[in-house]
Amino acid sequence: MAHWLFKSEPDVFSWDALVGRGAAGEEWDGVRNYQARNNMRTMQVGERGFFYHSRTGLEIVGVVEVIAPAHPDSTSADPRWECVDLRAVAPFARPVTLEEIKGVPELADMVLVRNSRLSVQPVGDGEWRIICALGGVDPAV
DNA sequence: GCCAACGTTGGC
DNA sequence: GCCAACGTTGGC
Repeated sequence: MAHWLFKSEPDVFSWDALVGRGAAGEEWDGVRNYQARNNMRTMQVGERGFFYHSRTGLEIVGVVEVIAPAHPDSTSADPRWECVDLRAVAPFARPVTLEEIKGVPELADMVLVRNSRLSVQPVGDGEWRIICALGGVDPAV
């Protein structure tokens, strides 16, 4: 199973807001970038990802699950934009900051570090395990 | 709030 | 099909 990372500005849509949606989860709408959309098209229901707070957070705060495959984005009249649905699975015991990630040599090639503008991105298996360990969650959560 | 990096758009 | 102009993202 592939792993992913989803970015959101906490002022716009935060981890707590997703937790508040419970098992119903929330549509990951608003993505208007082909690479990010293509990543969502690749996702399988049940796959896990990190939830990252951009701009005013700069840290990974929890693990999410894909609960619906890519479908048209209800916030766009343009049919080319699609999105998946997510639910919150588990919060990190301790948030893992971008600064911390940049300090780990094994994480230097993360898309998060290399291409800071891509809002939905793949995470390698090794990267997943290292960050789960830093965050204090089971990588199989 | 600034601005560098990046993606998209549209005139030619 | 090139590339200048423009818009957006997100770290700082």
